[in-house]
Amino acid sequence: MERSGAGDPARTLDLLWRHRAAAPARPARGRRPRFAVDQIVAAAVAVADRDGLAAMSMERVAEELGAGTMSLYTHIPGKAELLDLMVDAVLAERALPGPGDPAPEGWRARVELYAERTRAVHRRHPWLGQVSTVRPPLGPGTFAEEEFLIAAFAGIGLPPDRVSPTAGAVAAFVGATAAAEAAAGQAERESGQTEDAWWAARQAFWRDHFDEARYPAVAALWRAGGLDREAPEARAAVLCHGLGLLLDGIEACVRRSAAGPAGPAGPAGPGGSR
Amino acid sequence: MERSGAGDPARTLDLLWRHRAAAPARPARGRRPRFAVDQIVAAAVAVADRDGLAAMSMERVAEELGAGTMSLYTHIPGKAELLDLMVDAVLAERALPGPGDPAPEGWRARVELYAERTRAVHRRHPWLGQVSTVRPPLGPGTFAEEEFLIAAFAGIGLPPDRVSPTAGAVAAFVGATAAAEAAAGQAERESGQTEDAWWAARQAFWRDHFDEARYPAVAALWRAGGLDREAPEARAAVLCHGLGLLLDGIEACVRRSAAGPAGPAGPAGPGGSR
DNA sequence: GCTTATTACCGTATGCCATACGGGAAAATA
DNA sequence: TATTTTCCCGTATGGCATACGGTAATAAGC
Repeated sequence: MERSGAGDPARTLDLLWRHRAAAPARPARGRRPRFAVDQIVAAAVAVADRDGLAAMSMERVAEELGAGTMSLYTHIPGKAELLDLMVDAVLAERALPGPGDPAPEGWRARVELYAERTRAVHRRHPWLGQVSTVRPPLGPGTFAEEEFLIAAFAGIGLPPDRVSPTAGAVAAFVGATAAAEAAAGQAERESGQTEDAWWAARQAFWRDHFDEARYPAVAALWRAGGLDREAPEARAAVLCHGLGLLLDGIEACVRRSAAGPAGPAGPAGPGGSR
Repeated sequence: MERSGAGDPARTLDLLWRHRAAAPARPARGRRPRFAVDQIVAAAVAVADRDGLAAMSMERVAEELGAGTMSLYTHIPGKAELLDLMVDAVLAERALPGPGDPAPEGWRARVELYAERTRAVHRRHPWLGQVSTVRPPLGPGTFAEEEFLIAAFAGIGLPPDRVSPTAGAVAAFVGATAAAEAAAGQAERESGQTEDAWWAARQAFWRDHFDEARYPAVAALWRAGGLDREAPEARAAVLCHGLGLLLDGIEACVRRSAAGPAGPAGPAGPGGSR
């Protein structure tokens, strides 16, 4: 899905932080606007939640508001900017604790809070994972995440140049797995086909194409019952287990850094285990 | 981007494994086909590589082949199935070592090979990350990955029920970070704007909207020069450092499992560090 | 109350997209 | 040559983002 970049960046920033929308209490001259930016964003989110991101057209959003399509362009430069606003709005829904707010003790619990809230927001808005995270909207939702993660990893003993990559890795992992989980649920809902039914419709695969000699490890694991891929519990397991692995790795990095600040700062090199 | 699900799954599977395309050496009755499935897939990949996934329309693919748009539908059920074929084809380009092939010693080196090859394929085909991985194409490219990762993690001392989630976590992390890196490069290319230029166009953000009191950790890290987010080297660091963290976590899991097979199998619980 | 300036609303037109349908062309068989 | 089979593709339909310009509502100036 395409995102902003064409229009005036300053205009988009003002929209993201609601500069103009908050200011004029009624000093305007002309006709009164029927819609505020928040209403449009909410309508767009509602459409995307209900029918998917592909159905979120300017036409459908306007219809949701009972307005003509082109009316939206009075308030918003274009669809790309609307998407930026939607993303930042739902990211802000996580309501991550800021600097003054009460937060869990310890970085591990904080990251788990981050993962939980992010997972919930993806479940609520399954389209979120379809939007590229490069060149993200520089709004309050995005920066609440940035602040929360950086704050969680700052001052726990990580080498300073590792704080940002560590936060980035956690964000990437949690985002990807939460998006996958949410997309799977959405696929079930809008295709009316459960994961099991999807596999059942493809049982011809195992009969006609899967060669056990070519995929011995998969076949063995399948026989042992350990191959759940493409099942809801399996996706949850990837998220939970994987996050645990990542956090254990971070803990090892902290310990290594504390033991010898002069030694290697990053994760163990190759050959750590055979 | 929408994917298959409407049409006949068996037909799609036959296409993925090229059942029909390989068989008829010329026992056909009617008019000779001008195109093979591989040609169409190659043309579609070429268009997507050059102009992005959004530009990969049936019209443009047909044009690439010098054919009429509707001719494609003789060979392929629809665009969704073509996308499945494209994904599986480029995944197969990694040429991951199979059961008999020579492979690096040790699971760590194998996973690093996987990451390297996956990263390269995303760089070559930046659109790959835009395609959902739920309900993936059940073709040779997908299963080569499955086999390689499962084989890498089987028999290294992981609890059996952790093999699949571990492989899933690695695939999710590598896929997400490689996709982000590739998408960033693509964005630079097709917008003609480097990451630096993109930030420069948004310097108003720091002046008008960024409140240091609200984001103290980000401000501190930025002042310390540790905030590179949205720069090519930063994305590479997230990939490399993050993968190292994940692998260290897996190693810890293996050790824990070896020490006490009766004890907790997964990663350390909460409260491991404050 | 009337005029004018300002602002918002939105109908229409343009040029893309996927794909259903059916007519016509090419090749092998009879 | 006639028939059958297979493939090629022009046209039509309905949906998309959005440029443009007309119209309606409101406040300020008189």
